Amino acid sequence: MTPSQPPTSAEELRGVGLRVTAARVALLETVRTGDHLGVEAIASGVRDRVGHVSLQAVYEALHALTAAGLIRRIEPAGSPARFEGRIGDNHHHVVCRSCGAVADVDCAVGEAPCLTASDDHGFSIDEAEVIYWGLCPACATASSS
Amino acid sequence: MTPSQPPTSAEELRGVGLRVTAARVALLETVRTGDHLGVEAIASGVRDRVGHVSLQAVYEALHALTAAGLIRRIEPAGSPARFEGRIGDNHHHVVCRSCGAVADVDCAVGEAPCLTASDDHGFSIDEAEVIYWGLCPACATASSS
DNA sequence: TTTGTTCTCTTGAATCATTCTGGTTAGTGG
DNA sequence: CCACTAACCAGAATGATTCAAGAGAACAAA
Repeated sequence: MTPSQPPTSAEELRGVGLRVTAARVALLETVRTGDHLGVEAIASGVRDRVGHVSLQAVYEALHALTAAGLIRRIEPAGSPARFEGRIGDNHHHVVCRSCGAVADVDCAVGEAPCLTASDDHGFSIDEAEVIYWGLCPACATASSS
Repeated sequence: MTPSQPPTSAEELRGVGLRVTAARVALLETVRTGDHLGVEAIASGVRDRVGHVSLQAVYEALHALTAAGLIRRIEPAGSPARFEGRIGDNHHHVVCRSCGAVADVDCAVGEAPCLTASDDHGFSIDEAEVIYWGLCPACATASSS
């Protein structure tokens, strides 16, 4: 064995206490390969890898992997949920008002919460989520014509 | 007349090109009096003031007033939409992970966008939305028992 | 390897927030 | 006061997500 290798998807799943199934391995790899995919796109990616998987299984696996911290769920206002594999660096997102495209924005601080509220109203805050709203290059060009 | 008085709700509606109806006046006042109310709560508040109003009329009026900039819509991940009457100061929100309670957090800058993305990916950004996630005092007490 | 427990997947239906449709009512400018 | 059109109504439809219950599969212990 090669102990210095990065863990396989299967090992990561086992590491967080989840059973290793073909569907979950495929889902984890689909999310990591893809770019802020929605549930349908993830289901389709999983099916490309392992054949038939029900949409409900995808939802359940997404919940499980999100709860385990292997993937992250983002949900810009007005959009269905999207998932990403980049975790642990507390980065943020830019979202296009027109087409919903999402891109990553590095966080200067790198760990949550990266901002401090001026008045926390007694809340114990553990994360500051930032969404930059605007127009992606394509939509900006289209709308200024 | 008293020109220095602040405009009435009716005048504000007319000012943005909307017809003045009892329902819309009541809705505007309900949203401003309330604290990040949801659609059902707003409908209920409007009905307390003017009798029967259909839920569809409430949705339509909320859209109209939001588009006109008289109220603001916020939609934390996993929650139905909420509306607030405080506008024009680009403030942010703290949201309780457990019960969904929302409180306002002043923005140090005061005008959008108050943050600058480290890499905007070519997007033309006009707003930086910040949501602080944590536990409200009540839920923090309940969970640490 | 066999077995048993429990987690995962399946099909199917249900729920919730929101939007759409088509027709009626009522502000508003002329 | 009239006409025009925004605003309203009831009802149905949509889309994302969740719930339910039974069948199947992973894993640990024997």
